[in-house]
Amino acid sequence: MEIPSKYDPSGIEDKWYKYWMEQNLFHSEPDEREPYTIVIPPPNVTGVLHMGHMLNNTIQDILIRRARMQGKNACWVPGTDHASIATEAKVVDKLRKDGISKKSLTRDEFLAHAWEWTDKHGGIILEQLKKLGASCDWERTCFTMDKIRSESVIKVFVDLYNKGYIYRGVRMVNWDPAAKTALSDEEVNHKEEKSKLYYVRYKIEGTDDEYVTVATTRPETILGDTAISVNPNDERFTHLAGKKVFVPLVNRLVPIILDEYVDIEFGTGCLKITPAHDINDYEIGLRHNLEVIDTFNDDGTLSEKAQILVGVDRFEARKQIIPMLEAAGNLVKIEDYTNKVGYSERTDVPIEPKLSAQWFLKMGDITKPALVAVEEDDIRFYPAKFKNLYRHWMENIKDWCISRQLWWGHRIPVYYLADGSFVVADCEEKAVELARTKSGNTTLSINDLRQDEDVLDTWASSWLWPISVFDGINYPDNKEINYYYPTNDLVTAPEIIFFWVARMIIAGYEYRGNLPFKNVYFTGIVRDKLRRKMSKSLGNSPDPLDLIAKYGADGVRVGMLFCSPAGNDILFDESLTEQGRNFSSKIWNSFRLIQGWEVDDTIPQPEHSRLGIEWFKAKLSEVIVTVDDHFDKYRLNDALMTIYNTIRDEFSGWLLEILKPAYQKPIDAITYKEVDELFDEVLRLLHPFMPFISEEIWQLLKVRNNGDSIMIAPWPKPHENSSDTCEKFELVKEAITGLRAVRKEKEIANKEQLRLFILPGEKGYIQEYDSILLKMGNLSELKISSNEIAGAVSFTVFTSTFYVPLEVVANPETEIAKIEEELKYTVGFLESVMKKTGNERFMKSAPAQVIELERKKQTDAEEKIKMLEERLLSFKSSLN
RNA sequence: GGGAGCUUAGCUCAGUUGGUUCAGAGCAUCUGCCUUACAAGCAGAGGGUCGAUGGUUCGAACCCAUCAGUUCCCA
Repeated sequence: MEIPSKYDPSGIEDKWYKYWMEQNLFHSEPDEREPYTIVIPPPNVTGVLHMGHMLNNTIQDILIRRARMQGKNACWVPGTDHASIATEAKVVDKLRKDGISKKSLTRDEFLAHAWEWTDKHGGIILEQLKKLGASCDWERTCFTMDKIRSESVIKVFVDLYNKGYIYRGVRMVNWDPAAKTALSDEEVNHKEEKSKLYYVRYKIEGTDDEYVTVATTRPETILGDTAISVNPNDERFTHLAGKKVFVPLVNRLVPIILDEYVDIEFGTGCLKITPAHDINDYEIGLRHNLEVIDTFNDDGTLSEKAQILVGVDRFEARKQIIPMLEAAGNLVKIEDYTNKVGYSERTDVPIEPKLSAQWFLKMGDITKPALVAVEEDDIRFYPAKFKNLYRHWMENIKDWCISRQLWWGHRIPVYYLADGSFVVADCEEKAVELARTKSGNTTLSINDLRQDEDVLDTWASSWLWPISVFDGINYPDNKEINYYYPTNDLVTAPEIIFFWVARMIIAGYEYRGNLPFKNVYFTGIVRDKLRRKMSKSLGNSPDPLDLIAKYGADGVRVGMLFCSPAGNDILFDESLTEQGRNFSSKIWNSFRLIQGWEVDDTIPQPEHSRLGIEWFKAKLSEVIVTVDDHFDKYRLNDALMTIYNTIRDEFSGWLLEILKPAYQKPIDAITYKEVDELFDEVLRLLHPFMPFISEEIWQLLKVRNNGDSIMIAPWPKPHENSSDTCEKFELVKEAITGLRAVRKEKEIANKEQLRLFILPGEKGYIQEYDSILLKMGNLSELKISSNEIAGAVSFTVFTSTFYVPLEVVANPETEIAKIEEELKYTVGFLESVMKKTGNERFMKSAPAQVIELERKKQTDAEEKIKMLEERLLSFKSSLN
């Protein structure tokens, strides 16, 4: 049959994915085998696949496919995350475009829209993962807001509350005025920006013309000032302590206080204190019992408390207040200034520090096992450098603000009574019951209770993910959780080491008394080749599906992995996927070659084929050991590179060339069978990386039964190995390379046969490989010689000399120059070795092994020098 | 300001407890080949005083110190 010379993945990839699904090969059920579990880091349900997902899921697929081939019961659980803030923002945005404002909707109406959106977009990303070849157990697909997961989250909230870990507190939070919700510190990005430093003077009470001047970047917050502070060590101002000043424009009288926090060097040395709108000011306020005046509304406009500019947005207020201050005679000067401003990761508006009532989870005792687990390598991080980061965070951990002022998410199960007290329960019935007990009023109904309006932080559901996907919160002793938990590997980005990884570990110990996963593989960030993060706004991110269409999923997978050592950012470039596609073609052509051979079972196996196969088996054993080692260390790119070189160079470049029968000649049956099996084995090694092409060729190699798949074929194990074979063969390769160099130098076509004479060195020449030399060198004659061959071109391998007599006599002078150069190098080398062996202190302190090695180097070099000198002599004598 | 990391070929990176033939790979570059599987290929080649300086050691890319550049985290 005619097989095209270029491999075309389209069609083939869909065909095999469909086949795997039909054969139910991705599905896992608990059984007696060892489990191997990965839970997917759930992508945003309304998101679309980007390059980061591609990398992350390719890695998970590689790990899970190898485990499956190793005979483990591999289970990769897919799912999505509801992503409160991001999704709600999208829904609000969409509604706005439809002319509907969120304010005009009830909670239930809004949620109906949100679910509609989710149903429409949810799952798109999972469908895209199928294109990549992801071997997820789709029957297990979970969503953080489905019934089981929601119940788990609520149950955990109630449990933690009852354990005393959850409390309600007023805290300075990072307020996002656009999303109107609190954000965690981790959701705030600090950006440096050019701004102004405004110098504003406050008149001192009881004086006519005495002022203190402060420097501020936020003059609009003056309206909330409740003190001026100076450093107690600042002699310029200490005399002012206890006096009072008038806050400009609103003329509120506030005290001058002394506090060490004030930086004497910065600005004027006087600091205005606005406890409601700055975290440091808030703490100073606590120390000095200052009044707190919140001058902002939730949407970032000025509130009634500000007295002036009420209803004006904070940035507009800043503009407007300057001329007012100037008119009032309070503005001293304005300077340019660069400072860092926090922005919301989700809505990209500047964060407003704001006092607000929130729910918190105490991060004290509950975190302790999680710190120990990583410290003592019960959970291993790859790369290990992230342990430092983790430790630092865990040791300085702050209470977790788990409430969000949103509707899309898990509503906090707190029910308030009319008197403001509350009960916590996982359902309304229980809430009523508790409320009746609490109030002593047995007639209370759900209508007398008001549920908290807020929802929980999304991470408060995803931290349970490795447990909740197996329903291990609701049913802690069920068969699935007992079998699949702890999971094996987590593959994620270092950016969410605190958001997610640390919290999953905490939850794992709290709810299972055990770690959630054994290994965490941190991927890098996918950047473009200029090191810029891939983003929509830059437009530098290719569409993964376009890439797959162009290069095949296999090509994209290896392309991404070629350049992604664990934890390092990957600098993506299409040339990488091109390399991946080219590799597909290479493999395909190896298949074409073998497939094209006609088998004749009457001919015996040639010696060179026997030797070639013997060598490749030994080589493959080494490769398998190396690849397994790379996998054990999570060095997937090294594993891939090893396989890539093995297929391209050793298998296609050497083995197939050795076995290849002469043009239009048949191949013997033994060799054919052996190479088929070796190809099969190589494909199995490749399968986790390139699932589609490996399956396609594997299925074509021989007749398979329905239901067979390389997916479930055994992962290769090393053969009986002789490293000696590999070493010897490297010398054969060197000899062949030497012959090629002679051909090139003398411009002799490959077709033209050469004669070869070999003068074995003292270590001897390995004659058993002559047949390979004959074939690969295209030799007409190969003879062992006991003396120099005058006038022949020569080269050296190890200590043997190879002579190629040519019709045109070699130029003795060039030959002499070549030998002299080699001699010079070897003599120099010997000298460096002698320097070591001649050094008494070296001989005394170096380990015996090293000394022995040096001795061996010395004798080898001496032998080589002797041989080169003899050759030189014979050439020189031929000149005369 | 505090902390952590990084600096090895043009690019991206390996380099295991210091010790094999003057440091390796992939890509890129250059040279030669349309050789009957593959030009999306094959055969070769060039390219690095391992950021700088000093120290420890018989021996340093690797250990120590200082400095420079750079990235990230925290404030």
